[in-house]
Amino acid sequence: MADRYEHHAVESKWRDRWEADDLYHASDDDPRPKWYALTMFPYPSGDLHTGHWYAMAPPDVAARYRRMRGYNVMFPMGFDSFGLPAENAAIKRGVDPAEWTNANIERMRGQLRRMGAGFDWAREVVTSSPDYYKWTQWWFLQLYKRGLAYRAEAAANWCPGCQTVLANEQVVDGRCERSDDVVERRFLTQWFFRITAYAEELLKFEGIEWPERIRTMQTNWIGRSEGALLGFTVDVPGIDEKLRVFTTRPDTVYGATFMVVAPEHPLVDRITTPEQRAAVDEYVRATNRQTEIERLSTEREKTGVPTGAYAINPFNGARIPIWIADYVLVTYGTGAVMAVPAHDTRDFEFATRFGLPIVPVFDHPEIDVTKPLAAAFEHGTRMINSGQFDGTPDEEAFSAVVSFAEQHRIGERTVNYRLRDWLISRQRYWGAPIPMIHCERDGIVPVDEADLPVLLPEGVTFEPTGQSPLTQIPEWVNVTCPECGGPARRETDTMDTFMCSSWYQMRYADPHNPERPVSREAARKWLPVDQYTGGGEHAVMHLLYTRFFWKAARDMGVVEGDEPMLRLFNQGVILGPDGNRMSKSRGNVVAPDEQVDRWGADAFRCQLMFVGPWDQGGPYNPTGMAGIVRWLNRLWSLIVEEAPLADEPGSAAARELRRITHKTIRRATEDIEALRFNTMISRLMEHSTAMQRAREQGPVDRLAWQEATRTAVLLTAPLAPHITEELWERLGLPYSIHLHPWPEFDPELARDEEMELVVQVNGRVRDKILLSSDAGEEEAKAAALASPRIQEWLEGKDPKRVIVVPGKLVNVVL
RNA sequence: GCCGGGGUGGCGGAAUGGCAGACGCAGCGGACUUAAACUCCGCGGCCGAAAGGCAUGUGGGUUCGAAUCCCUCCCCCGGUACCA
Repeated sequence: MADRYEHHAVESKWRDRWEADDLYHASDDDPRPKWYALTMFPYPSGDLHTGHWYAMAPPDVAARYRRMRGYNVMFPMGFDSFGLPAENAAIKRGVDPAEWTNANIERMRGQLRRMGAGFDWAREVVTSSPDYYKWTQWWFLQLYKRGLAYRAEAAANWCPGCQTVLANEQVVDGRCERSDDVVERRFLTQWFFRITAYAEELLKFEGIEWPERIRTMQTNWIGRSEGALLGFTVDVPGIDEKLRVFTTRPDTVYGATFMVVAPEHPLVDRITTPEQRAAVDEYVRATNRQTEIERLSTEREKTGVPTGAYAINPFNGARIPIWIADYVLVTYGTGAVMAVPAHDTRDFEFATRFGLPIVPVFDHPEIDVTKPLAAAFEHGTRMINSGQFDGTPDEEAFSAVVSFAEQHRIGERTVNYRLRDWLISRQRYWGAPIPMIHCERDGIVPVDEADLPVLLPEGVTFEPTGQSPLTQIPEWVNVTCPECGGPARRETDTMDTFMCSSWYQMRYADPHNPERPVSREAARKWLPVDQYTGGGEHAVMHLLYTRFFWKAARDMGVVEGDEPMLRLFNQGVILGPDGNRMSKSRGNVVAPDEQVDRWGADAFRCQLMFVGPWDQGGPYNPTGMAGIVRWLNRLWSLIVEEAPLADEPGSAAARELRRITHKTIRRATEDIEALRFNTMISRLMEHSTAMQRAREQGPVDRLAWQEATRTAVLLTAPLAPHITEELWERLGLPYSIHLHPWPEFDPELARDEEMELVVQVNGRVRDKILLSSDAGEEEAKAAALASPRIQEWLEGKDPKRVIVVPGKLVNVVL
């Protein structure tokens, strides 16, 4: 029986050896240049699935490549372990969230180990461990000190299923991102982070290579609009404050024929006339009853009622009615608009429905501006119906009107953002407690840094009540005020778990530091992340929050530089063999543990990368595994079985083998640099096929064969770390292949001696001729025209033109 | 509606201005074998006997030459949406 490749024995042998040797530990003292490779850490659900492998194995390949390239590579792993599932398990099965979580982590560590990834486990972080969340709380206190954390009453997204509030980013189509329950709007006092303070800077993506898609999504989410705030006088006795509106088109102010405020707007109650009271109250109630989903439907016909009150246009003194309507959102701008039906389709729709006047304020050469159709154009040539501004050209209108407004103190130029501050309070147990104390005398008082962490109490019951389960533990809630020593209560809300993941990449640099979240030296040594990888679904959540957090940390002097992750790559979604998302109910789940048992981790890793481009994702192909297994077996036999050797370095066969070896180095290197693992594997397959052919036709030149075997094993090492380590040993080479330098290619050796020249007639291939590869343009042209097949096409005539693409083709134009 | 990605053999995909279908799966034929498995070799878009013609969602354009660049439209995936 020949020496066959037994993946079980080989993989466990080397996993044990690597662990015993701490092969993948990134030392702080290593003088080589650092490379920080990070892939998003998992939530410890208790089972590692194929999606995790798809997210982690390719980054491991890239990290291993960097290590072979001479970098001191840090590739850490941890667990994002706070969050709802643990608490739901507690409610359902009565288990302790901490125990449940820790058992899951234990199991997943074992599953991750089988991947054979070069994780630096000495740097592991677990966000629900007090050593970690102590610092999450510390960050909260720093943000509070700097005015970036504050408490406010606001319309919050309330998930009735989770019995907690959610951040805007966690509401998808009016539903809870986690539970899919329809989200309600509630006015509650909550903690916020002032992410809007960094809105402008978050729009810049300088010095980072992030996918266009993510940058666009973040840009749209932040939603910067330039415009003006204008103040309209409210023509109601006793109301002195102005009705302020944000508009991107102050130049249309003369066309404002009515005002619309959101039903929730604070002025509504005070300006409503007695005659309109009943109608307004009913409309406000109806709006509250509506779900976000109904309200967001754009197909719906516009609704609204007049308040009976009027506003005065500060530009022309026009007295115009104030309406309420739910198409105006209280959360955007000032929650009120000046309606210009001639130049805004929504206002136009509303005006048409309720018979309100439509006054165009821009002339347009092709449109009869006296007709309602005028709403179809946003701009025109010059201002009309606009008093002293009549005749002002379109391009100058905006600044003319705004300058006038600023001079007369009736308005000002401004920038408005769609981005809201980040609501971080959660009325749940399994999160980091917010380290604040409410004192009757001193108000809100931060916990002393020396008293961190504020530990989660044990023995809590978890029935959802709408209040944090922490409220049930009086001995935990009741404390003395750090300021006055009097009776006080702890804040019972916990933090959004996105807070934990906003800074975890910093902690990996210095995971055991008891004094600081990360020392200055460690931050300088390791940060920022050089290559970050993970799913694109985090575009406007984690990936935005972590940028905000980093900028705040920079301003605190904790880290240096403006961005936390220099390069970002979003992998696609790996689907089941049927092309659908893997799910138990569909029965299309591919379980990594089973694949590893059957084929080995190396084969499973390679198959995941071979099915297609990594950023595209796509269906997993289990039958295709045969091709990967054949390839690995072929590589095995090429190394393990003897080849007939001879010493004839100058032979054509030797030159040919070296040529394909060096070409493979070049192409495989290009591919792995660009994270194109599918084409990289196909290059390596071609190389092993060429080697096999060379051996069969043997004898093979000893040195050329040695170069080919070593190169094949080295280039495969990042992809299939176990089998290559074994083969490296069998080649008699010193442990470990994963610390060996990446092979260099020699352009001279890779160069073809002969080339196949394609000859086209009128752009269609008619012949192929062999030519020395250093043949010049003239030579190529002459050879092409001399070809008998081309002669036939020429029919004795001269060609009109001959185009020569050096090294590629000749095109004869007739 | 708007933004981003995509549409290529039976299947996954390759080729980003120069031989369409690399590499692999499945299939067919052959060698080895008592037989099977493994392994190896060969074939493989469509029409046609061949010459040749037709083929990269649709229709047009630019070019000596287009899967690739430009325009029109259709379909699929993801995101986002009354944002004033």
